Amino acid sequence: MTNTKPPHAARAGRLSFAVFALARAHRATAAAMLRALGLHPGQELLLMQLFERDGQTQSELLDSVGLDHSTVSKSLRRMQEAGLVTRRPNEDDRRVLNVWLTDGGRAMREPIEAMWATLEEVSTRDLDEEAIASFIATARTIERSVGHHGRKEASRETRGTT
Amino acid sequence: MTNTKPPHAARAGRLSFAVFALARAHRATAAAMLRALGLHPGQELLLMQLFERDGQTQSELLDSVGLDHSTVSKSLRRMQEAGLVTRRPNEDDRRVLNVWLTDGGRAMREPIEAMWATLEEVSTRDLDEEAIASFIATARTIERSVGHHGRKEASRETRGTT
DNA sequence: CTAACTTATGTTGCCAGCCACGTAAATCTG
DNA sequence: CAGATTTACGTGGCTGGCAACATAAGTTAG
Repeated sequence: MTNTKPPHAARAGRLSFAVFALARAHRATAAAMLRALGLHPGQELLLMQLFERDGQTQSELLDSVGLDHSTVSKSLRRMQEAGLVTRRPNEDDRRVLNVWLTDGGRAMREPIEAMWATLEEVSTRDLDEEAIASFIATARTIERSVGHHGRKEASRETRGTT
Repeated sequence: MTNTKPPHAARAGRLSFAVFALARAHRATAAAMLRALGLHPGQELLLMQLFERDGQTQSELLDSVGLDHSTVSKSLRRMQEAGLVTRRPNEDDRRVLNVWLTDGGRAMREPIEAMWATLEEVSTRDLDEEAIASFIATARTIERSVGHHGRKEASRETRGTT
């Protein structure tokens, strides 16, 4: 039941604490669902990016997913070993690796989408449409506020401009 | 913000995707702030619990924090090696370990509280009080919905349609 | 009092994630 | 064209985190 109670120091950080607690609970549920599919958390995001557009480079993938390149690199290696994807060096630019889905990877599309649907249904079980929209909007605002906080990067977003 | 764009499969899971993205951004910012204090993510939560009440057992701590016991065990060992806490077996029940703050651990109180204040200020920079309260309330609702979903503990209600 | 749980912790193994360092290849400069 | 810089990845090292196995110490059942 995870009796997570905010400590005194967190009372001045109610929102941050709520974000932590929510993230942990949500992540745990997603992880449990993914395990039933034989996937590890994060892998489904990479696969979904490839469902969207197959053959992306690792750089494009990590830009979409927002993770460190080393994380993506290692994760893709394991996914390759698991027979979900293959990686082939690009012919024009021999630094880049294009990532392609295998049949096994493509076969995960339905299960993953079903899993997301279930996760969303569970998450929004006690919310109405207005609460959902409001929550998402606020979440994006926080994400932006926090992201613009003087960080080393601000690198990859310069090309997005939302 | 990182250029994270929701893939097709996530459009049916807008809220879940928003939770992921927010968690990642928020966590990254917190991690950067903690690094400046020489702490690793999660350690500050354990310390705050001890600020609240020193000498708690590991079981009490992991119940408060909601993590796996092995995670807490390893984390506390590292914190002990870092001179933040000490652990002594309880005399009444020799299975349990009571965790006590060292002077070094107590000295982290001010920096940690200042860090939380800064994190909260950055996070809520573009929100008014009403938006904050609404967001936190919804976050707790989602957490509860997701937590009650068939997990190992509690919840024998099994999926009712889900 | 012995045997069968239950509880509190430790340990190992595996994956996610980040940082720091290293390397090959493409591009920019003088 | 040669050297500096940037880009795209890989690897090693460390921590957080969970699952699974192991163990010692209380607690309960017969």
